[in-house]
Amino acid sequence: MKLEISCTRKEADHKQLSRCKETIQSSSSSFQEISKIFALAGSEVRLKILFLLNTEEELCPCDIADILGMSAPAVSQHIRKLKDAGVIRMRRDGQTLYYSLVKENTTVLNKALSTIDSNRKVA
Amino acid sequence: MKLEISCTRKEADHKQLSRCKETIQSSSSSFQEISKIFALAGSEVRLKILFLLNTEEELCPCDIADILGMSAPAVSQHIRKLKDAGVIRMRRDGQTLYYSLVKENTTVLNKALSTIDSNRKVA
DNA sequence: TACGTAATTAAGCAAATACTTAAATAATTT
DNA sequence: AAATTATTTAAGTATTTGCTTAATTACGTA
Repeated sequence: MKLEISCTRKEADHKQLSRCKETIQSSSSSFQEISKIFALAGSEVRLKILFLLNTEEELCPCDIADILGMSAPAVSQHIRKLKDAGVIRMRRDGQTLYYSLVKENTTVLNKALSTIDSNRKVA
Repeated sequence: MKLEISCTRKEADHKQLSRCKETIQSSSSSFQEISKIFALAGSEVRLKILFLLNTEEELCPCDIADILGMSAPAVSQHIRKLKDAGVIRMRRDGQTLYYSLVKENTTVLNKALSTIDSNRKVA
């Protein structure tokens, strides 16, 4: 990819373009982090898991697999992604692992989760 | 996939599980819609495009390609996804197409976009 | 009408995703 | 210690994604 200006139309506002470039570059890590969170919630299965953990406080993989009608390994692999991203945490009780939301890291998602909640009440 | 109960541990709260199943099923279309929006914003490139349209009101693909240092077709394909989802709209002025956010359909994303904004001010 | 620019669409391909089944870990029960 | 349960990890695979280059469409201008 060339880094030259591709847009050569007369009306192009070069001040605007350089301002935008700077902003994008200076917030580069924000975009990375936030898009990562969104990508996690961008899976229907993972969004459901997040929603469930939000309403039920904690659940084990077994419960989640049961609720979603999925295999244990499939659920486990989604859980792993959420855990690796620091979005959920784990506690062990005997053989059973309980997962819960790390609320500090999910503020961005709260609004969406509450949207689902209110939809449910309406529907 | 079998639909049987896979979780056979004694402690399992069957009332909780059926309540969860019902909720998940009754909000099924919400999960689909919202995860679709998140998946769109879950791409770093598309999140940047959304952010740019949020702050600049409208931009042409050419500008966006320039700002992000990407090829026109690459940008165009991201734009298509956003447009297909009804997240952005288009107006034509001669040869140039201007895209802008459909704010009504991006309320879920506003918080995230503003988060980036405030990060920028701090950094 | 022919040419150039803005943008999209199409085709091709490498990488990422999300399952599957099978094997491995870890704790509990017998 | 052996068997069972909860869970994860590994390996394999089909699908999706996101770019690339080439071709096409739409508009404006010489």
